[in-house]
Amino acid sequence: MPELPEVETIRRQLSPLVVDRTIVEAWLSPEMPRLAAHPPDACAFVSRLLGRRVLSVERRGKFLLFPLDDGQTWIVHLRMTGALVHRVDGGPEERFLRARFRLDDGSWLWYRDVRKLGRMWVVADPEQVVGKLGPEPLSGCLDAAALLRALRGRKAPLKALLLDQRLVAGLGNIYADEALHEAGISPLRPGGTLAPEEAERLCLAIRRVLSGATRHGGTSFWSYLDARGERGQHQFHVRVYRRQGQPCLRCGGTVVRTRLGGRSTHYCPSCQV
DNA sequence: CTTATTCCCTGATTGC
DNA sequence: TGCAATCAGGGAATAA
Repeated sequence: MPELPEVETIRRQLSPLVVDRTIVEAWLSPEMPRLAAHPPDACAFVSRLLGRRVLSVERRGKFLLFPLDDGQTWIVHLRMTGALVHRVDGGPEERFLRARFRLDDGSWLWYRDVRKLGRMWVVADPEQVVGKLGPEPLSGCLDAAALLRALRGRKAPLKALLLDQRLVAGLGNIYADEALHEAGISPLRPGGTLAPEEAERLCLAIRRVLSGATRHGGTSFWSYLDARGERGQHQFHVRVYRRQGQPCLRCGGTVVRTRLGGRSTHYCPSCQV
């Protein structure tokens, strides 16, 4: 579902389409009262957006940020099934449409979300939403020394820690498994047992996996669609995720699937130590 | 502080 | 064929 590569793909596609555009119409579905996280009232939320011009499209972890011309920032998190699709025409309302925004060139941003878990904010200071996120893996901010420091003394399984956005921003279930496989480290390892050399390998693996997936436009095993409404291609390039029972692509061992903190976890017990 | 668990959500899939 | 249980997982909230 949308993790860093998916959100980055959407950001790149939306940028030329919405920068310098003004939001002239906004509608939030009453079927999804929790979409507006702040301000929580849909009318107040809409009125903060109307008439505002979008200055740029940014990303922090899995959050999309739209700085506005009055100093506020519109922030979107797609969570599990959210999709933000740019359309030239309005078109008829459809079943899972949860919000719709019209721009001053007549085009639209459609927000679809089957499971209604996504959230949006309009805030004066984006730090109140994204302030606790860890380093950005693709901006050179993620370094092994800092990761090692953050992991010191931690007993939770490494996989669970990688999903904590305060440690590293942007990893979700798919890419946490992929990065640990790429690094040759077991997802079950207590975080604090990582050696400096392993932390270095893990940082490198995280960057490689996330940038590779971004080049493929993200992963569409299920519902993920990019800003053009199209599927990504990285599901054809994953190396462990959902490959349980199949041979490991590095050592030939058998990939195993287990359950870790309620999340499915895939790894190769013979080369991930 | 840390770690583990539950809940939010609903369509698709699986099991009997 | 039908219906119930399970699965998918990002992140907030809660419990211990």
